[in-house]
Amino acid sequence: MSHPESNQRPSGICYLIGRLDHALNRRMREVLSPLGLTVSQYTTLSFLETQIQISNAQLAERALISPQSANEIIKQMHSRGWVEREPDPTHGRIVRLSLTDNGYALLEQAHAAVAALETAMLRELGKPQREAMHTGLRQSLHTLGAMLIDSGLS
Amino acid sequence: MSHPESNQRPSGICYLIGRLDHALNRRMREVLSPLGLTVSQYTTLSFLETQIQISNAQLAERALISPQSANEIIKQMHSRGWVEREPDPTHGRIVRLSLTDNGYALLEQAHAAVAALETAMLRELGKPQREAMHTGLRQSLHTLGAMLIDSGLS
DNA sequence: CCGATATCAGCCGGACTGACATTC
DNA sequence: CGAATGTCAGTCTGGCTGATATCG
Repeated sequence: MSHPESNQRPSGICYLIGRLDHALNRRMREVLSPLGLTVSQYTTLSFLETQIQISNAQLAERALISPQSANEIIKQMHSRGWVEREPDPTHGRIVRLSLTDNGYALLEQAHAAVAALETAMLRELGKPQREAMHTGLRQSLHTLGAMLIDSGLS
Repeated sequence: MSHPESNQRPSGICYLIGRLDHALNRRMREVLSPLGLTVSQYTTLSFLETQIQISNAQLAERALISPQSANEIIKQMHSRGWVEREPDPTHGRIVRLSLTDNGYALLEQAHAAVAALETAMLRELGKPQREAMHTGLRQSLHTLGAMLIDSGLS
């Protein structure tokens, strides 16, 4: 065993990400539920904020979920008046998604709540450390996304 | 808006962790399922590897899940012969958990598979960046764990 | 009686696959 | 026809709460 760590044992980053996400999800549920939001709804709203006029199929593909799952979440949020669904003018089947004014307002509140949680979570870390973490997370997500496509997402 | 970021918007770390965990879970399912392991089983086995002779109640508390959920996973893995359940000699109710030889062997294989995945995921990052990320994740998890206790885990 | 433990039972959110109609 | 899209239906995993029995 000349280098057992690189050959046998994970250094623990995968494990840590899973555990941190688990703990973080609990806290996010706590701060989002007073707003009537679930974590997956918040995630989807955040997605719609940046990807404007997206279709359900595109949403599903980019969020790495099935179209049916995406549709389920969109249905909920449409019935609550947070998401607007407009038929594409050039294609009768496609439905373009966007946030309503209520949706934007709610998302602003949610961002504030999550920002407070994030500040508390990162309280012990200095600015360079936060930036290093941010970079590492983004890069890992990017690499993993490319791997998923390689392995036949179709 | 003198400092909109710190007051309104999350910097995106919470969001990134959620998205990365989602993508990572998919890949872990892919590499663990050939071994007959689910992600939650792998997580629990990893836990039992370090916390020796733990009880189900202790496992649940430290893994931040309910005793019933922990018991469910342990039942599965006991029936597969990966986990041993021995009554505590000094207390008739408590059941001490440990890995069987088969459990250890399986976990070694799983560690190897996850280590390969981790290496691929971190391929673009230099060693100092990986270490910074590791440190940041551990520190965040620690801070968040303390917050959960504060907010009344009881 | 009470606190901690284990465990049976039922539940639910959020993902999945399959089937199908519609549009171009 | 065939590819892409949306959507109804059924299902499963993995967590949850409630209720109950047992031990000390």
